[in-house]
Amino acid sequence: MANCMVFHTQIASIMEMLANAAVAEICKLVDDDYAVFRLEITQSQKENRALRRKLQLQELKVARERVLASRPSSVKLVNRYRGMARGEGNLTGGHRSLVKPVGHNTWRDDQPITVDEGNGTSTQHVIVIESADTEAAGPGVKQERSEGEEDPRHSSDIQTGAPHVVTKDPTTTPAQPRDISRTPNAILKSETETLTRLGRLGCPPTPRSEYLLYGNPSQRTVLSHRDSGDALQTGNDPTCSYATEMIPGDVPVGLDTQTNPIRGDWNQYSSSVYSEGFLDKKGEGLIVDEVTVKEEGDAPLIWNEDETHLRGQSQGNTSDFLDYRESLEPNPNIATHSPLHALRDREPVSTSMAPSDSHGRILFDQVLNSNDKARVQAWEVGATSGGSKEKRFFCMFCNKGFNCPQKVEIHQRVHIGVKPFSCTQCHMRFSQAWNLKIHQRVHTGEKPYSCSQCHMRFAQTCNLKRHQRVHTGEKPYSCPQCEKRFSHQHQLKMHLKVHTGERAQYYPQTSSNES
DNA sequence: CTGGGGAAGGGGCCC
DNA sequence: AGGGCCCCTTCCCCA
Repeated sequence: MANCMVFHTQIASIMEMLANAAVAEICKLVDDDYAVFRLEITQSQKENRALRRKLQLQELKVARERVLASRPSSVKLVNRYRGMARGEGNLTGGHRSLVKPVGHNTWRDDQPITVDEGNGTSTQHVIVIESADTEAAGPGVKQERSEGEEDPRHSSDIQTGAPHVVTKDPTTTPAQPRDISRTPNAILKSETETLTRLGRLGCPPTPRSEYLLYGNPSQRTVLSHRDSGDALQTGNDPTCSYATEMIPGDVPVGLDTQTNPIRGDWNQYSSSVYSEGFLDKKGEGLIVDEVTVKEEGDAPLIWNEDETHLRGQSQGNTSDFLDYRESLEPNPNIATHSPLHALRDREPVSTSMAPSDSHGRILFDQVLNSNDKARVQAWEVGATSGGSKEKRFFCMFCNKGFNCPQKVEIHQRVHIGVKPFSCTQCHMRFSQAWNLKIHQRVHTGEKPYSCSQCHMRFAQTCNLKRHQRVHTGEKPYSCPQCEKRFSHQHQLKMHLKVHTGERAQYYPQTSSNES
């Protein structure tokens, strides 16, 4: 009997153990399944989130495209219009203005227009922004300001995507914290870093130069001189327009400067100097001799010639400015300067648009007259040696050499965008008098160059020369891939696309093909 | 695609 | 020294 009891007890314990084991097994299975289930749920949720995000992006994209479609197709960055026109600015008005000649409806519909007839009675100023950032900001990027309203920080704020508070009255605008003297290196390093990103400046910052390049270079549309010019000339009106005053290279570089409301346009003017145009020159740096940069209320800053030579070779501590990557963030409070900037500080002169070519001339004179002619002299290298053809004078912007300072002056119009010579018939403007003279043949019909073998006449000698290949059969442009020859360089360029299968590739072809 | 003209930009040379 | 002119390059447009 006792044995039976023990047996039962053992059986019971065994059963209990088995039951426990079974429960444990079941729990384990449930746990495992639950874990798998949870994992699946989590993954599904993640996928849902990703899809939702994707959907939102798509919607955003569609919305943006709608906005773009509803807007004029080529809203231009305001920088684009900071060419000559900025010179018309009323210095005391503190506004920038673009000039549209009366009776010349040559602006495209989408062009930002500000009418300033040169009498200082500008009525409105249009700022049009185009950038990925601003587009992302949604519609309403076109902003108009009436006279006196323009906040000089406006463009920079917009460009940087930073929230902008419109200050109605520039005179009541709180003073900007611009203690330059405390952070010149930071400024410069920002600038240099940006330039370096652009791949056009292979040298570290100069300690005291103060122009600032900001914005996202990747968003910039780099146009060649020709590009911009053409773009501006393909407006509704095929005739000439003030659009040609735009600085060729002055495109979306994002250069901008801190503007004192009192000074208005000059900063924009100076910004144009440091535009893609000059930066694009073979990676050459710029040379700036000593320029006193005077900020109102601030201690004067000096551009020291010894410290501001920027050349193609790295001259300084690269890591030094790389440390300031963070400072690349656009800082609207940073005052920026350029030689021109400095000049305007020294000699603020009204540059209201005059019916003649005066405004460009005035501007340019402002740039080069005061001390700049002397400055050009200052760049003279080896002044006492060498013949007259030796290039002893160098462009302050691209370091290109010339044999006399006047050539430097003329050349620098390329960078500055000054076109002092205007056509009386169509208001086209030119940087060189001869170009104007050639242009005016369009109006006069003068074609002084006639072909000796046919009746054709030409306004430009080079066109005659090119035409004469028709008679001579000369085809100086040969395809390197198929021996085909062309009389027109453009023909070769187009032909090369046949080989590459590309439609838009550009193959620069120089006259080296000419034999 | 090819051929060709119109026109502007800009550097160099000469007087 | 400065202006006028030449020349080259480039882009655009059209047939």
